[in-house]
Amino acid sequence: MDKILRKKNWKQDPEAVKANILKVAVEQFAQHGLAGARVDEIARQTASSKRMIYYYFSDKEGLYQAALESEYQRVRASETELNLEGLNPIQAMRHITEYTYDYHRCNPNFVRMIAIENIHNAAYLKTSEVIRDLNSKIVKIVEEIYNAGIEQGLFHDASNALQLHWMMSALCFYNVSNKSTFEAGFGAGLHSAAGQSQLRDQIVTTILRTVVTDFSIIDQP
Amino acid sequence: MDKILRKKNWKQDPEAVKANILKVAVEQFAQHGLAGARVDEIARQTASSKRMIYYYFSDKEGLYQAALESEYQRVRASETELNLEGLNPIQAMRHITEYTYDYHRCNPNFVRMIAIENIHNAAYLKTSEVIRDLNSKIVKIVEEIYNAGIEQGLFHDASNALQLHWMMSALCFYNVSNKSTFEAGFGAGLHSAAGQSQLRDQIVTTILRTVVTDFSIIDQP
DNA sequence: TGACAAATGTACCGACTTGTACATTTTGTG
DNA sequence: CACAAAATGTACAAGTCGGTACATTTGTCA
Repeated sequence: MDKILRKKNWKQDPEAVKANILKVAVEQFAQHGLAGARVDEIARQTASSKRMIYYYFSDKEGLYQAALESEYQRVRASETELNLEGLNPIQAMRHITEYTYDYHRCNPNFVRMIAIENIHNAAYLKTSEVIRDLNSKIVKIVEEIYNAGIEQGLFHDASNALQLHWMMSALCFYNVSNKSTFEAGFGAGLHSAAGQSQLRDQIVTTILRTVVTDFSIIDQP
Repeated sequence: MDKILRKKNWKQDPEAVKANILKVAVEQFAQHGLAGARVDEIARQTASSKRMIYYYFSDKEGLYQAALESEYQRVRASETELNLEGLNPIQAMRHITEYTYDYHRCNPNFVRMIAIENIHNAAYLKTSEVIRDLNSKIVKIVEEIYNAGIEQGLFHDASNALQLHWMMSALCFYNVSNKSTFEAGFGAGLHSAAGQSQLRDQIVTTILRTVVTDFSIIDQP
């Protein structure tokens, strides 16, 4: 309706059009994959038209790549919420783990886009430059926490920041990415509210146990 | 060529034909997903024809479902290799973790099929009965090891078999499923031979640390 | 205000893809 | 050996989907 009214005397707003297209595209690609998503359907859900998709994004692959990158931008944007001021290394490690868990859980489309991108062997991520520094930034945060913990004698140095980040990602990612098949195989218990709250604690504990020297400290908030 | 020679005076061998189709189908679906895979291409790589695909599997979705189930059958088949005789609970837990790690790593198509199935919200797995008892079987093995460990005072009872299995799967699955994007973001270090061997140990250690009462025991083979 | 560029609407095409109709061969069985 | 059922070969049809040609409108700036 909004669309129809605008057919005559419409205002130009390229940025809004692009943003609108991307939002719909992310949803559709996340839901159906690159091959499964339909350009016509994306266009239909858009406030503009298929014509504009090709105008701004060249082709389906261009749109997919842009959608993928836009999801990464969202991570970067929300990253400012992560406030580690005044936390000791153990508290900080707990906090960043919980943050990672929550972000994955609250952004299933981000998880799905990455899962889909892995099916394509990261072909589109490889050619993207936005990703690298975002990732290195996250690892750097973990690294600072980890090093501080070692200096203070709270952590031992048997691990490293990349491995820690890997493990956080693995647990938090899998929790969302494989929810459906896991439920199909083992019931919904682990993904109920109670199960998830327990799992969240379990993940934090797992990470802390990997680094900490004194295990008795872990159970404190 | 083989195919052409067989056009006259061919022998019927339904089971071999089905098996051959499924093998190709798994490869193609794992590589390109349900929507991305092409029936014509699957037929081409087959020793038989597109006609036979529809003859035995009704339609593309039927073929996909059959391919998915056939990959689960492979897990069941290879499961007999898992020999836990004469191992104490700690050794057994280590062994089943290593087995899980190795199986995922050596069967990327299995991992990919599950990742793809998750994109479809496990729609095809839900209607499949073969899966349930296979899964419950694996959890049962973990449960037996875990209970034995508790009885012998080696494990504490703060966790449970399903959570343990979940964590094993999460780490072993993610290692394979997200290899591409992780490499794209962080370099190939973790997936080099050295990195993987270290990661394998790390995963075993992580699992053991979640169950064991005496951490000093972990480092023994 | 006029002219050019940017942005958008509309209709359509050609290629690709799933699925089928029809014919033919093989195999098991009385 | 006849005959029906199972298995396979061949060609093609109907629909879908990505992409484009062409026309039109809006914005900008000299």
